[in-house]
Amino acid sequence: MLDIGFVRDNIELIKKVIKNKGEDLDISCFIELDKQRRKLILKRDEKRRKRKEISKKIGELKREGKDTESREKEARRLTKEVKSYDESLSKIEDDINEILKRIPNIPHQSVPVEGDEIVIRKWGNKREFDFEPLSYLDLCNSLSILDLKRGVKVSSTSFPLYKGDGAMLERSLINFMIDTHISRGYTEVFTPFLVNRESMYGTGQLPKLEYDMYRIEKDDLFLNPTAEVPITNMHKNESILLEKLPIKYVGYAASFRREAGSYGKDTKGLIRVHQFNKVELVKFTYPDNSYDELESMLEDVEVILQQLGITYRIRLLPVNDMSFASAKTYDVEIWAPVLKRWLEVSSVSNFEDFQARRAGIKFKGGGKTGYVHTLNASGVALPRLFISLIENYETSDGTVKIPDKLIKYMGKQEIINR
RNA sequence: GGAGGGAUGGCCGAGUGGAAGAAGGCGCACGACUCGAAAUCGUGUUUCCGAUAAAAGUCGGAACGGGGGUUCGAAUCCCUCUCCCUCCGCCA
Repeated sequence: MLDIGFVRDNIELIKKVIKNKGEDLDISCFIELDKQRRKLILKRDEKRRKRKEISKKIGELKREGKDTESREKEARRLTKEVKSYDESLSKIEDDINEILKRIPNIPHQSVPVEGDEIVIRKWGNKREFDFEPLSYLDLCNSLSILDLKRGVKVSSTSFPLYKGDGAMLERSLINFMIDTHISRGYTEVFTPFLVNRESMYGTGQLPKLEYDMYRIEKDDLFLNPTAEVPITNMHKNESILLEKLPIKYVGYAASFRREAGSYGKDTKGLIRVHQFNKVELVKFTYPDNSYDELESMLEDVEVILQQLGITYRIRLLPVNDMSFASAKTYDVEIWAPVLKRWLEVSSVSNFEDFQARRAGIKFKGGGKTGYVHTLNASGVALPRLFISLIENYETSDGTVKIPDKLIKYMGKQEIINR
């Protein structure tokens, strides 16, 4: 959410951002609503001031045993007036809030508007094969490390089931990534997977994306679409002491997405699934250095891929590709040499104070208070990493070599074979 | 699921209809004392909204878990929701 005063002073800029981010929102009535709101507050507060004065007097007179009837009558009238102002006011404030919570975040000035491909960095080489490689799905089938059919049987389509060395590889990757991030200064957290409505609102998934989430209707809880939600909301409605910043968390969570409306695209295999594992990084920072923290967070993600020897590139997303709450986002994409595709495994974003204002996450200290900046990144999402890893490490005899860094996590196993 | 108790400032904790943004303590900040520190003494120490101002600030309003009600007036009375604690039940 943006500050109401900022919206008041930057209405044209905001209209432009709404258009560039492709949101469907009309804010033309905001200025008038805001004017009315402030006018009403002024009037109401004046009535309240008068009533307060009279009430105080009544108290004094009563103690002296004097008659207060005429004053009580006056105060009754004022109370009625205050009430009627309050009613109009809360109506207007509801309207204003409906608008405010649907206004997307303002992009950072370094973010380009139009969709040219802006690759800011590449690492590694695209693997070339001197044999006919198998697709990751064929290879996983022949090695019996994925059992997607049985995943469908126990749940439904696009709920993957890993088996044997596949399950262990998944678990090894999670542990490897968490350990690596811990060694780089992150504190591990393991959060609930189900989150409440307020949390979903706090990080900005609601109200826009309600239909994309799994929801437990009976308890009005949502299955987290990303660990960003539970981790960022850990500090919901808190004031964090300045000297504790930055706070850096790493956490694993299974993530759930209905992917409504994306049927027909990547429906096969692991590229787009309803449940997937993800290791998430979240930072709470002092506003002045959040962009430095964004860069270092990007490096934290890169280190994972470098250690696994996975070729990647980094794109700076233009405004029209950015999410609702983000001010600046890098996408990290890894190369899948058999699919011959770049696969997104992480979005590294600075939300500035947009989420913090929604969730009430403040800092205080040194005589100052304000909203913290929140950042997050996947470090990284598992299914696509799994794909790329299988394809990058498959051998001509139909086995998969385990990357050096993972061997200790695989019980010293160096190869996956039949 | 049933019965009872509770939620007050950074923390502890008083306060059951009027002069209370809230006693007292702790903590913290500044000052005095000191060579310096501790101890002691003094002063200060919440946030939000609106108006005004270039700004510091000044003025007004609001806030005692959330929402609603009673009343001229609510931390205090009533209703409701959430959360925490104790006991019983159920279950891993």
